[in-house]
Amino acid sequence: MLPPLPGLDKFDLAILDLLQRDNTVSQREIAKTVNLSAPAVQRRIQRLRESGVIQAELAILDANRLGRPLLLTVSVRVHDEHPQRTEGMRQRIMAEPAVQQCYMITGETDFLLMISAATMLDFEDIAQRLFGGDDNVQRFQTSVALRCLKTGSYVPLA
Amino acid sequence: MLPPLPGLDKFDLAILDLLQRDNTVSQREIAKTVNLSAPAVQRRIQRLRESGVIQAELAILDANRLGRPLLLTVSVRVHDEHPQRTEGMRQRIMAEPAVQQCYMITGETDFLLMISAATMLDFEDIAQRLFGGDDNVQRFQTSVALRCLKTGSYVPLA
DNA sequence: GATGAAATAGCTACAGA
DNA sequence: TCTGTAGCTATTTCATC
Repeated sequence: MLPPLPGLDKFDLAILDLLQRDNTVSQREIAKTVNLSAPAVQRRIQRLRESGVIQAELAILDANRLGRPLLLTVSVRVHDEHPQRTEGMRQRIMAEPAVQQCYMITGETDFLLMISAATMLDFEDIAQRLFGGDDNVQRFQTSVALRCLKTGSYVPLA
Repeated sequence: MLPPLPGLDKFDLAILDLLQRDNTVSQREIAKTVNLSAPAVQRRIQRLRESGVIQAELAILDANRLGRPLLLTVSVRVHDEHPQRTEGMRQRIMAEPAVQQCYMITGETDFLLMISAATMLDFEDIAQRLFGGDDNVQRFQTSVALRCLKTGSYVPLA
């Protein structure tokens, strides 16, 4: 049913599923859970890091508690979505720390961004920096995230 | 300029900024970087965990390498967005592992979802489970994420 | 918050399958 | 090539100041 996963066996998947939920668990505990020795787990984790299957290991913070209670979604429509014409905007997006996520998408709009902001004034500043002087931007529509029902980037591995 | 952050000083912010980039750095290294002793760092991290400022500590995986190369954005418009009428959908969304993110938003549509899928057939299955028999769903519009320029949930702390 | 001791985790070397 | 055992190193953790 699923495409084959080159080089990953059930042990790797079990380890990954644990780590993407909580990476503070010790290698010994992982070892007990997946029925391997601690060094075996350690070698597999190292391999998964080097091969890039594990992209990052980090802490998720509560923006509300850090003075950034606003989360906004911005849909951007450009005149010309060719790489050369969007290069500048892509670079500004990459360089802007308040942009948490950005996807190029199909459909009505070309870019979808999730932006963290302290206030609406703060947001207008950010939007101005990102899209202000760019004549390739046709329009952008902002929505406020009233509530976050789910967050993260969990990948189902079952 | 920024609202005050109750109970968080510059040391906490420095520690948090390190951890939200990479939580594999040792407390000793953090201590050296922020000019504290390792136990001081340890106590602060523990406090930040208990207070919920640190929401999670986990590994981010590459979905492409795990048989889930598709990421889709779904905008859902409901007839009635009152809690009682959306309760069922919210529960199905929470229970569906393929839904990575879900926000209730203002504007044209009411819900915005990011969904991870192995194939488009897989996605149709998921969408059917989420919205299939729900007569409160007016319409939902799916876009394919052609490219992910930025991911994560980094919170600017400067 | 710092210091130092005890407990724990992570890592390496080696032998066997 | 992979695993497991053993032992070492480094880190985390806790008590005390």
